[in-house]
Amino acid sequence: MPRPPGHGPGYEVKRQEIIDLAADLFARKGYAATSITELGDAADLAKGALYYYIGSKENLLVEIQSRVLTPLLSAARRIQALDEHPVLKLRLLSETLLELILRRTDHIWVYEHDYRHLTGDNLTRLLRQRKQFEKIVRSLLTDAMDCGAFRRMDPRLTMLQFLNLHNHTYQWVRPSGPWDARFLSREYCATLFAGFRTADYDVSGLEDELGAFRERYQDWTAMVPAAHA
Amino acid sequence: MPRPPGHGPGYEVKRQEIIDLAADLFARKGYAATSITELGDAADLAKGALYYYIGSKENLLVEIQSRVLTPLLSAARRIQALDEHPVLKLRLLSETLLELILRRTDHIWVYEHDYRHLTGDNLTRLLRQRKQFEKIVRSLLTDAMDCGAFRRMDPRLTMLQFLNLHNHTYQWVRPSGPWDARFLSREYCATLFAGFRTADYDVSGLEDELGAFRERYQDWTAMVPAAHA
Amino acid sequence: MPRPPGHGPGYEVKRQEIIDLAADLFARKGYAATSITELGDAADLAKGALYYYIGSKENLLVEIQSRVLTPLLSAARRIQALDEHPVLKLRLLSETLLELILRRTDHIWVYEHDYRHLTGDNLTRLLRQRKQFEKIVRSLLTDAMDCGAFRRMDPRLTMLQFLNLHNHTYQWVRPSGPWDARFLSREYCATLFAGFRTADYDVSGLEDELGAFRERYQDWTAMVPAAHA
Amino acid sequence: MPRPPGHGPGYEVKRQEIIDLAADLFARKGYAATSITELGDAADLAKGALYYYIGSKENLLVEIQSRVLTPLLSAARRIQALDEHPVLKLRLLSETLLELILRRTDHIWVYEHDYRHLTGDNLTRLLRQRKQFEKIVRSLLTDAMDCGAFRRMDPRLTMLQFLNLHNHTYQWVRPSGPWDARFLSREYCATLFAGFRTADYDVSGLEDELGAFRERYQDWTAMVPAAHA
DNA sequence: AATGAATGAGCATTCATTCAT
DNA sequence: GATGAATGAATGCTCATTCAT
Repeated sequence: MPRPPGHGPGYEVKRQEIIDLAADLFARKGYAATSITELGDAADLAKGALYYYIGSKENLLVEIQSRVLTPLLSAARRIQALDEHPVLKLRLLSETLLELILRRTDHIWVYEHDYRHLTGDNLTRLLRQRKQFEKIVRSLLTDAMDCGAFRRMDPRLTMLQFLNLHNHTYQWVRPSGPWDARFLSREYCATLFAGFRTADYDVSGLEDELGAFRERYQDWTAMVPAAHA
Repeated sequence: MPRPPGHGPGYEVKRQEIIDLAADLFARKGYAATSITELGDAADLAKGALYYYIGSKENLLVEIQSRVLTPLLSAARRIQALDEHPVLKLRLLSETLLELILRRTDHIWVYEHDYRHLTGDNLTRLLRQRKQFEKIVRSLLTDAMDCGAFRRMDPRLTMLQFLNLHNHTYQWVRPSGPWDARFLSREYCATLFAGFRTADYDVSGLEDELGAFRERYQDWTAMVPAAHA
Repeated sequence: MPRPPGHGPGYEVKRQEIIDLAADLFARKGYAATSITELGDAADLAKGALYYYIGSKENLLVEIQSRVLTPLLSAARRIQALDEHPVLKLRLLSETLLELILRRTDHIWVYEHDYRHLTGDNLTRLLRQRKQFEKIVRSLLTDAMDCGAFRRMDPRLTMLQFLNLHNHTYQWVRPSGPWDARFLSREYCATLFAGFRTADYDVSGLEDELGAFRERYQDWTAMVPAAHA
Repeated sequence: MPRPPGHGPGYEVKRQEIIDLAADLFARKGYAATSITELGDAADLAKGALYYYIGSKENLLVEIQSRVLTPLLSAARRIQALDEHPVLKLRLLSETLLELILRRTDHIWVYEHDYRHLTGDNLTRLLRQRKQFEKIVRSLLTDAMDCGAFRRMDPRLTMLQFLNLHNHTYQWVRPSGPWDARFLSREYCATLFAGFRTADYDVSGLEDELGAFRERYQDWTAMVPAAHA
């Protein structure tokens, strides 16, 4: 979404590269402690040229947040719209979320830490989108309660447990580590769903159902890759 | 641990008050984005006087980290040393951890976000202490596996699940909110232990055992209150 | 009017000296084209120390405008309150205005040129005060019409002629030049009042009346010298 | 006076349009506070293209000053060369000057405020031309004194009064306001000439003489319209 | 004729810290 | 114990200008 009019063909490409660099720096040093000069050094670009691409420092933060929330929200909506069992949908959402966390750990780091440096409308919009995502998670969990799979629990606390377990992963995960998104999702969901389920609901078939689902919808991915990624 | 020598009786008291203010500011705005001037305003102290108490900005960060890790580590060690069932000990640790998170949410916020601004020995020491805490959690979990209560799982991943679920709580919890540490601990442990347990192990008696434990050791608390708190 | 609390005894003195320097620089180069670095050089003060005194660049502009308008408005009000003939009052106001223009030519230069760089409330307040001054001039002129000394003319245009002739003086006047405020006022008023008077009103006695007034109120000055001047 | 060689037919037209835009911007925001980027936005031209037309920012200032001084000087010379009564010539010059001020208020604003940002020869040339104009005004005034119409007064101060009254008009005048150049000139000259005249000289016939002059030289205008206007 | 991209110096302002008093 | 005053480097950002295409 380029702002100033009249940019050449390479503009957007370079712009995205700069945002990549910014995400890496912000993740490692924190948004407030990263200077535009450092970013210029990393991009090998004088400050003037840098600003030609970025507009402002906060703008970079907006873009990074957007790179997290846009695919996350659209994936959540696609999953919610599926005609599948709620618990399977939660399993799909879990894996999608972990994919994002593993693939874009630096972005998640910024997303979790530095959203408070957004101001005005940028902050308002972000908080609204976060709430929307949480609402979808909560509705999937209440669906699972309504169909008898999960116990009656406080929907908000159940959602928070789900998100606590997933979101905090960014703090220690390494993409080069031993565990991938599929594995972590299976483990996390095994834990959560064992705790959430009713005595009547048998969770042991879930992974098979997931396999069958993948069979049916080959190459299904919840997350639509962003243009630049 | 006051550094400069030769201080009067009120020195340490005022020093701790300043750290309180710093924790609040750092939690709300981030360490890097909080200026010493702001802290001076909050403390109603000129900058010269402020430095008389704090030594340096990083020093404040060290103190805040220490206020989290010192009671946490000592509590974890006291729990580990108890002659009780490993699962009960995990339940006690969970509640202790959540007590700290709820009572000192601002400190936890700084602890989770800004430890990366520590430098040199301060950082090394912090990371060492964090590892020690994680090691204790891991050993309690392997104890629970060894005694047949929990399934054989990767000890590190099990610990990370335990900590993910607990630690991320600082992001949304409000001390004035509807849930206290005891309630959250019961819920979290219900979820985790249902997922971790073997088919043979019955988790339903845990809360009663906890009650009995508290009966035996009246007024037992894992966490030794810090001098200033 | 010092803003931040807790300043030493020399603070205000130095502050006023810096505003003096700023007025000189702004007058010679223009507000927008004068950099804070230049001011720091002139004041022999590092930028940090400079800001300790000035708060912001715009603040300097506010102070300079205030140094013009505060004495001007109070002088105009004191003159308006006199129980004298309106034409004599105009003659007194003329001389007072020219005294200010001659004594503080640099301030007037900034006042005339750079008020547009004020923003928000600062601008609003300035424009309000300017209007108040103009209103006093206009009322003195209509008083002179009402008592038959001046022809019936458009009050606003008459005021604008009065102010055009006086205010533009800053553009060419030199304090070291051949003419002082008293002389210029006599000349300007001779021109204006000859043009404004009715056939019946004889303007030739005015300077004698002024002498008599000065005899009566010895050491009378319309302008109360500012504390720092 | 286009500088770079080899330009197409539309070059000069567009160049003049850009100077128009610049005059408007400089008048409203001040020369130093107006950026070339803003001008580019206003002209809907990228910066490269802009520089193709303008050469440099200072060049624009030169052109604007020239647009004021060139017609003003030539008008003053044409008036001076007329075989008419000096007071009538002053009346003609007054109206011409006010016509320029009213028609090109933005240019006058820049002319009065920002000439000091000219450097080197540009500044020298401007000051020389200003002096030339002032000399013509002064000589018309001494002519009026020599023929007995005006009292003997300091020629320079008389000229400065004449110019003060006229020039300061730019500060408040609106082309859409109630007064046109002819009216303002009549009022200003009524004021000035009543103050300047000898007891023997009757100023009341001046406007009739002006009418007769206009009758004789139909469509006479002192100001030759600039090519682009 | 016109553009998009780049530069490097400069801008106003804030920073953590020091220190004589 | 505490202050007011000072520093100098760094902050995010804008500037007039250039130039290959």
